[in-house]
Amino acid sequence: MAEKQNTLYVGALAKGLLVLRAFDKTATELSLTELAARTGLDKSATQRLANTLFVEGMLDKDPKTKRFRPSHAWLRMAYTYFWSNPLIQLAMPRLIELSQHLGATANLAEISGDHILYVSRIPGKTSHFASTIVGRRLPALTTAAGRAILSTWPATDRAQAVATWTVEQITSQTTLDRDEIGRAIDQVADQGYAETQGQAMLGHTGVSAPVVGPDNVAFAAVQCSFPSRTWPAARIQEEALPHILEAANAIAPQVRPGRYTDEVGRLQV
Amino acid sequence: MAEKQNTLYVGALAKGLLVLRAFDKTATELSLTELAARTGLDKSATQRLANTLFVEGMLDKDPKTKRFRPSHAWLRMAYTYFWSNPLIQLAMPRLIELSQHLGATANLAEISGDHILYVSRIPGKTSHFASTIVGRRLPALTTAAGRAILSTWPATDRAQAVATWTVEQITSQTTLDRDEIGRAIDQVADQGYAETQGQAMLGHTGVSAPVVGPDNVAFAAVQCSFPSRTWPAARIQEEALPHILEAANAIAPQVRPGRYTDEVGRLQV
DNA sequence: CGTCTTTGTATTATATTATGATACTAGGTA
DNA sequence: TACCTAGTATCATAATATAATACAAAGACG
Repeated sequence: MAEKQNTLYVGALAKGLLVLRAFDKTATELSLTELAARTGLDKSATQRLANTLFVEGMLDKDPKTKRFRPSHAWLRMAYTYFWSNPLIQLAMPRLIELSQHLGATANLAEISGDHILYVSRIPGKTSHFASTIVGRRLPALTTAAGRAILSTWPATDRAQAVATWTVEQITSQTTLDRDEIGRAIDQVADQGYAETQGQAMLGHTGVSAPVVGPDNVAFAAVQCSFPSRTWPAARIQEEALPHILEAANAIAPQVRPGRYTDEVGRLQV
Repeated sequence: MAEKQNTLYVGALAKGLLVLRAFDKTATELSLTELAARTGLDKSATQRLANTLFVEGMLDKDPKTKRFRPSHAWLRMAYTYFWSNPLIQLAMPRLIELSQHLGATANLAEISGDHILYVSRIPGKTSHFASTIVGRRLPALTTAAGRAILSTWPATDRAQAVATWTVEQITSQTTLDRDEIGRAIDQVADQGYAETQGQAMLGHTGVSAPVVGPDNVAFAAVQCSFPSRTWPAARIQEEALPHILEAANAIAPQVRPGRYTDEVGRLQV
């Protein structure tokens, strides 16, 4: 951030974003001093930036504790994002159908750097909070959706992803072995869908099919998550898989070329 | 914005936010010149700010058309917001239950200035895109949820809201008459729930119950929307209402005091 | 097919504006 | 009550945003 000495780069704005990004899942309410510590900015700068964000409605401030927290504006941005992404609109009815039919969470995931991002989630009967909220990011290599997407990429891109992209222990069963991941993706390419066991959530099977563009390359995937206890492999195979594949295939032909085929790789949030 | 000559106010940051806010539902992809026109900033400023937002990952830029659009970071902010709002976590299982049971969209709405904001939405069988996405804002006075919330407020606050808050023609059936709205809210206070016909969506009945805090004042409401054709008043009364009231009442006792009871009235997005 | 217009990109001297050290104030704790 | 911590306010200084302008590239048009 500080390195960008470009005159086309407004440092004050970047620092403001730094303050916004100081908040995360585990730090949802921050005092001025905490904010300063997390951003690395001094007290004065933090004070000025946080105050500006407060005045502009990007942060709420508890009148008693003086602590800051994300404001409704953060949700408002998601609203605009949803309208900006045509794929979500295309996918929504299919996801609702899927969720209703299977009783499981139906997700649309997009590739975002070397992670996947849930951009749309329809909860099923047993879903709980964490699996209903959009915006979650997971390393692509350790998720069914990520592997489904990667399986459609040219061999060289795929190889590079497998060799260099983030792997991270999410659960005790998360596979970190890149060779094994590579073989798994090869298999996905053959069979047309990805299936993972407890990679992102213990006791759950993830099933995902890529949503391919006109060039047969995917940047998104339909994904469902099933409790392994009530959904043994055979049942998934018979009852769920056809519908997931159908949903992904139903969306695919409507994907315009160009819009997703050139994602900008850049600093990740 | 420009008026704030305070030294605790960072103009460059505020202008950056102005650029972000230039995007909305109907303008999801903007060129540099459009951005300049919408923000009122000159070409140079817009260039610098947009470029900074791009470098920091807040905006994507189409390499061909050079047009900017919201990035995945916009969704990421929603993710953090969800974790920051304990009410959403409390409400989620109830909303899922409601939605599954009734087959209708189940929403949690919060008051946000003189609007309500959908902070959580679980789609039902027939839901379509627009009613599945969070972050939508509607004038509180013209929605069942807004009226349900207002009905719990002290008489003076209520009267002032009815007299001064925004009313806006959303559908052809939207009521703009403040006296009529006032009477409707009085009725809501008596019966404990709000019911509206086609106020926000033609052919749909909205039903909402307030989620009250320890002081019996509400800042949020559970709301469901029913197609009037298949859900005549009597059916809603018998089959839906009890569950909606139950859901709202189930959430209420868990609402901590203080957290919602002092919303900061400030510039709205 | 070449000209014209529009839109995006890059540069620079200038003065506006962010900076951060410091002093002040209030709330909580011992 | 005295002390400490954390938030708030002020101000001289220098850093940095500014906006005018020039350049480049891409479409539009005859």
